[in-house]
Amino acid sequence: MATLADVARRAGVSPATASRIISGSTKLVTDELRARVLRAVDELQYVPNAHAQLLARAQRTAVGVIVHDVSDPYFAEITRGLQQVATAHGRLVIICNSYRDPARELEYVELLRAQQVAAIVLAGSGYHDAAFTKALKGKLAAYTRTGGRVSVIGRHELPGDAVMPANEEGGYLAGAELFGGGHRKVGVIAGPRVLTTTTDRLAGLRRAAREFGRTVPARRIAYAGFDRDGGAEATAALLDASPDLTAIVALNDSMAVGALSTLRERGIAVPERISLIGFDDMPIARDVTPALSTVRLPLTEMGARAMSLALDNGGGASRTEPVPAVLVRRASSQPAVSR
Amino acid sequence: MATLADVARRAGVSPATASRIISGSTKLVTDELRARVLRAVDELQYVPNAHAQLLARAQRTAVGVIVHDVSDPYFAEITRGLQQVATAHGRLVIICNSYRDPARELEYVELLRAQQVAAIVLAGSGYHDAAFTKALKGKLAAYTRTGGRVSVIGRHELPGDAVMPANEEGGYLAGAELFGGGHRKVGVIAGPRVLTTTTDRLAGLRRAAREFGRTVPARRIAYAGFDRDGGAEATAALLDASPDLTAIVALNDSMAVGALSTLRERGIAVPERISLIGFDDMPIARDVTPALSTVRLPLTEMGARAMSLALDNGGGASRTEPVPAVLVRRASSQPAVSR
DNA sequence: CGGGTTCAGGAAAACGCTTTCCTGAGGCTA
DNA sequence: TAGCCTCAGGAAAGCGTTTTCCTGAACCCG
Repeated sequence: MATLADVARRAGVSPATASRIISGSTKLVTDELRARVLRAVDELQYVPNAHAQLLARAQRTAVGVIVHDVSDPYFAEITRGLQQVATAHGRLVIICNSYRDPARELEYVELLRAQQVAAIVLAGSGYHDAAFTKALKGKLAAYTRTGGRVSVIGRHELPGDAVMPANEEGGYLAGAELFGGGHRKVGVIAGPRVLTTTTDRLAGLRRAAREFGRTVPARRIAYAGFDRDGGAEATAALLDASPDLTAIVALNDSMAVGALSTLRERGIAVPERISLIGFDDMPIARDVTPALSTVRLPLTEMGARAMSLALDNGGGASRTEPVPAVLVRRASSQPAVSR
Repeated sequence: MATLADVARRAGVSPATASRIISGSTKLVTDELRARVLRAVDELQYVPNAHAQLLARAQRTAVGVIVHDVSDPYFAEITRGLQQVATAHGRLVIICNSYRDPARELEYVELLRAQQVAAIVLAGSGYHDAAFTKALKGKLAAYTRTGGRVSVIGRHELPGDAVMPANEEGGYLAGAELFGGGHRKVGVIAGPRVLTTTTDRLAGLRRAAREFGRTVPARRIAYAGFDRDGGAEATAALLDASPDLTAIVALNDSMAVGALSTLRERGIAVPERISLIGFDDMPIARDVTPALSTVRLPLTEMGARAMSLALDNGGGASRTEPVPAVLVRRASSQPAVSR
């Protein structure tokens, strides 16, 4: 690997001069020398060692992102937003997949800190796990104390800047749509209960139920993995336990897609026999049949805003940006038919 | 930010000893000192500076991945495979999105080289662009010359290890299914023609046509973006130009999903009036209605194999691992009805 | 009890770069 | 022409680790 010293030697200048030319310092250098150095760079195919640079100029440039799983469309959309603003600011982003494992999440914070990232954005849901939350808080605090910036998406328990999707309100919207449309027996297919996203959305749903004089009994809630297969599985369980359901709320669109497949398999017409409402409005939602009614969250924008928060240090005050949820009516839901 | 020296001072030992304890060298150290150092680490919340470590031990550990766009399910699946084996080997992976911009791809190779990555995996399609290919080859060569490893997915033009999806063969399979099923007027919605993936798949399709005494005239090929919206748009164009089509091949599933939406919009029954076959078999394929017939490529496995190739240096010989394509018949295609 | 082994621990060089500080040449003013 | 400035370029000190090499103490054996 060619080093700066090699380039300097070849160009017949000092490393100092070579460095100045290559990384564009403000210091003036003759065109003559500049040309010689540039030629040497080209001939040696020299690329500066980023780690050495980082060490020398104590200036952090990369940013870290911790998500549950980039290949999940929900995070893919958020990540796109994150990337957009990061590259617009000339920042490299390091993406870490925790695969919903709190321990791994902790490890990644450490790793990103070691990488000297300028900021860490936590894009995954929080966990109901006091010990973990405390550990995470500790690590994050140690990081911010040394000038690191932190922003989170939808985790109320952490200090620092936050983008807060209206999960509770979104759950309420879905519930109001269904209960308000005359549905009485509404099932829920939910992600893991340790996730705050799950419980927040569920809470909104319950509020809606209350408002319409209904309830969401535990037997009509099926918990499973927050993905397509989890949705399929949970729907099957729900249907077996309560065959008289007239509507189902899926706590995210991936699960809703799984639900759709189970319903289709069992020959249950959607929305005629059962209405279905999802959550997130990921791109697939409009392409399944029937097109999925869902609670829309502007995922890409959420990512973009989280990164913006992370990049410009807002002067110390910890900011929270609420992100509204809106109900999108498509073909998979309808008011209850009176029977 | 606490440094090793801080830890050493606090523990009352030399930096050398602290280093040995913290990064687990083979050298023996008394339990007494070990305890003191570990305590200091804990109290100071010390995390070693990864860049300094990298500089000191000339050992590369991270690997770089360049894809078109992680949020595209095709790449999301591949990336998942890449990640799996990378983390299994204890490697950090740096993901770079080129957004199908060759210039950016070149930049990223440079950046990854600067990051001293142990290997670079190019997961995106190649481009028909001699100047670019030459520049890329040059940069990659400079990288391998210094011990870097390179592996690519489906780019025949580059040296080094490669995972080769059977794009041509896949195109052939789709074509054979349709032409062999009696379809005569088959349209194609294709990605950008500068992508080798597009031309390879198209070539296979043409071979199938030839074999069945048919052709794929230029007017029945619509080029557009390699995503859902591109598919919708291309389908509209195709339908306008050749209303008598009985089948459409989409050169990837995203485009197929877009095609489905245009067809639905126009009230054209699939597969009764028009058969549709996609390519890739991404997860959505089975969840759209009608479920998408497609040419399956084992995306996750392709990613895993590309990373395996990149990580174990195969002793110099450049290896190529072919990946077969298989046709998956679902509800969106059927033989031509004789009219 | 002397000389040779072990072995725990430290001093210091090295990794590849940036940047401060210094030098010496040239140009300017008086 | 002396004295001062300006300015291009180089020397060298870091940046935070790891690791080689060295030191000196403790131990063993004959």
